[in-house]
Amino acid sequence: MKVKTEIILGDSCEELKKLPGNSIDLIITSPPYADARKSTYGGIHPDKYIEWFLPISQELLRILKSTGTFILNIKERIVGGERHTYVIELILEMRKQGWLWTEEFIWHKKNCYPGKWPNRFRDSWERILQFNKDKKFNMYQDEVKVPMGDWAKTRLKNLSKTDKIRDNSKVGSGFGKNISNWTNREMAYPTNVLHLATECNNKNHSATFPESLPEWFIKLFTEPGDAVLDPFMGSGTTNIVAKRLKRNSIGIDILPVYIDMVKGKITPVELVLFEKKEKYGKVKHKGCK
Amino acid sequence: MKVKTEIILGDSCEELKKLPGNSIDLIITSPPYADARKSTYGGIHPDKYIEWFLPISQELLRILKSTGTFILNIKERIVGGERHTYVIELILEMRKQGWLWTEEFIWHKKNCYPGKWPNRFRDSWERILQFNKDKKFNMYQDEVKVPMGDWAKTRLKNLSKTDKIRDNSKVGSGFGKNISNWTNREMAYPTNVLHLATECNNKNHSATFPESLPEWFIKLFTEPGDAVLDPFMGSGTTNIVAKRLKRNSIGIDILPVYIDMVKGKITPVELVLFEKKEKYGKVKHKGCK
DNA sequence: GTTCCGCATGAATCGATAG
DNA sequence: ACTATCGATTCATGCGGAA
Repeated sequence: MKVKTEIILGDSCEELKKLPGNSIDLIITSPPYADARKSTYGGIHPDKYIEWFLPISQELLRILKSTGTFILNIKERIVGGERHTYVIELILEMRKQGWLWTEEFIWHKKNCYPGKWPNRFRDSWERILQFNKDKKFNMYQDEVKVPMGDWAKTRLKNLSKTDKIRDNSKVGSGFGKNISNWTNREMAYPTNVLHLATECNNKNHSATFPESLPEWFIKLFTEPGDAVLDPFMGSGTTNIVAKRLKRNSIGIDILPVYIDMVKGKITPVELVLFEKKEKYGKVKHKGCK
Repeated sequence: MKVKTEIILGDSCEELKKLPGNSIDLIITSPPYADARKSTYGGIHPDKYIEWFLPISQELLRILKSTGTFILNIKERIVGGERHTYVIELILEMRKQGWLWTEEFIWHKKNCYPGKWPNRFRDSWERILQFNKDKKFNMYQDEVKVPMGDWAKTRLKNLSKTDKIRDNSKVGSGFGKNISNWTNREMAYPTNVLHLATECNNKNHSATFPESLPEWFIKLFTEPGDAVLDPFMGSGTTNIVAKRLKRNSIGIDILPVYIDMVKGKITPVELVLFEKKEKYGKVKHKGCK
């Protein structure tokens, strides 16, 4: 199967308008968080976040197939000692646009950021919001079945690793091994809580989520040959995984340095240097007309 | 220390008005879920939930000390294939009342209900919302420290040596910093994700949460002798734990059968019989005037 | 070839200080 | 009074080099 991966440089707000309607099976993204990643994305003020995001979600609604799914990874910041309300307000506003708020998954980050404060503990979870256009959407639950027991704690990561091995062996020597180990065990459906560590260091890229995260949702909501979109591509984790899993994909990012990296023109190490230099630091988010 | 446990029969909406202002250190409750627990609570329609709850939260705001905390265990139902929005709307409305939405903990229910649906997985988490009256509130973090992760077992011994050395060399210019931080390195502060199994043992009543849940928050937000309130007592888990931990407590419930049980007049087994018979089934929630 | 150890670092937050 | 910057605090993970 021939798979197409399209990488687009530009502001999602503008670029999405050029994409045809009802053409995407899965949108999965982790947009710049409010006021976060200042050095690479400029940051959007929490109070302006909804107003910034709604034009984009409007376009996403148009582009998504009626059987498709929109997965949004997001978490609200602390502002003035409180959790800010822009995320939950965003849910309400997106429903007014016509989105169905089907589910909220929890991503439990096992290795969360350290720190100690007098009034709160470390934050070790993020929201993964599932939106749909229609009550009827594609879902391939059997593709993410896991061995019984503590499924996600260690299994999910192992699963993805074995899948990689299996892929490699197909391409390479052709030894299909370890499969019997898995099929013999009793398999169960997972829950709506995902336990994944963040791939923090030495990977030399600023991926917002580990590969296993988009992998899980791509398997769950698409089939090979389907179309996956990440409107805030970053270092391209979603697209890399989509390609490996034989899904077509589109990635959009406003920063040329990410485009270069995903296209292989620069290495992850060089990317880090760019980021450290803040060469592309102050991107202005103008908002769509 | 003499501890007082007060059990009140009545509608929280009315009974809360009789309690003095600024008198409670911790409110922790799991209110009747929308449309759930029909047999014992009548159920509140999701669309009416906010309107039903706001008069109560208004009274809770009055009763709570400025240093106190309100812990609300809640999860939205699925209505029409979607997560209903009454919980997130409730957060917004409570903030208008003057509550601060300090934090959202996740209760990960390890052994959640079984089941399978074509469009969603099992729900294995609930929201635990933390509200406060003031940015400054009492929090006793050391009371809920937990053992460090498994990685520490294999690494901590030698690691602690070098860490101490490194710490000393850093501080070498200054004077003796608190080495005590590093001496008991076996315990760490928890995060905002709680992993608790729902209690299946013995529990022949419709307890909404396991004892470990109120225990954790009572330890975290109160000291012995403080006052704890559960305005939807049910079988009295909060009050039982409070008593064991030497906290004064008040429990309110509208169903006589719960009062009887908590006061020891009937056994949990008899309670189940009552519940099954739906003898007190159709409680009307009139709302406060 | 394993196992073990040292180390850097991550979508963070608070409180104090400075302009 | 309000915003901007900075230091202090802290823990799980994976990599690379060593035993």
